[in-house]
Amino acid sequence: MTSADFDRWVKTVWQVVQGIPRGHVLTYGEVARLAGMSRAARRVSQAMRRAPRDMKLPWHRVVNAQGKISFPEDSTGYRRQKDRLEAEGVVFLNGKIDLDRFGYQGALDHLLWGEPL
DNA sequence: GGGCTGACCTACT
DNA sequence: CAGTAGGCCAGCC
Repeated sequence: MTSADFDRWVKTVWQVVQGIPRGHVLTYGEVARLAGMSRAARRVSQAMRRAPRDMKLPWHRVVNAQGKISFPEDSTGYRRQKDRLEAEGVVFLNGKIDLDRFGYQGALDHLLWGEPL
């Protein structure tokens, strides 16, 4: 993968993140896969750091595979991300988001199965 | 080029 | 459920 390829991939990542609906989340690994690089979870964070401010990328809708925020709990980044998610209706239980409920795919499954809360 | 660092992940104890 | 081990790979000395 050349750096030009990577730059292109970064833009794809931005598009994927832009496409996450309000009140739902994707994991870094899922974003990487949807953008076309299944093993590039760690690179997703780099891509988001590069995003221009005026782009208003909903970066807070990306969490790790455990449904947790990947910032230290005492950091301002952690609080900012959690506040924004909760403002969208995402619920934290013991610091964890239930991905079956709020994950993009999980949300679709819920609609199809009509599972109760 | 070599070594280290991550807003990570999976598999396995 | 918690913890560990190994893999991953762009960026920055």
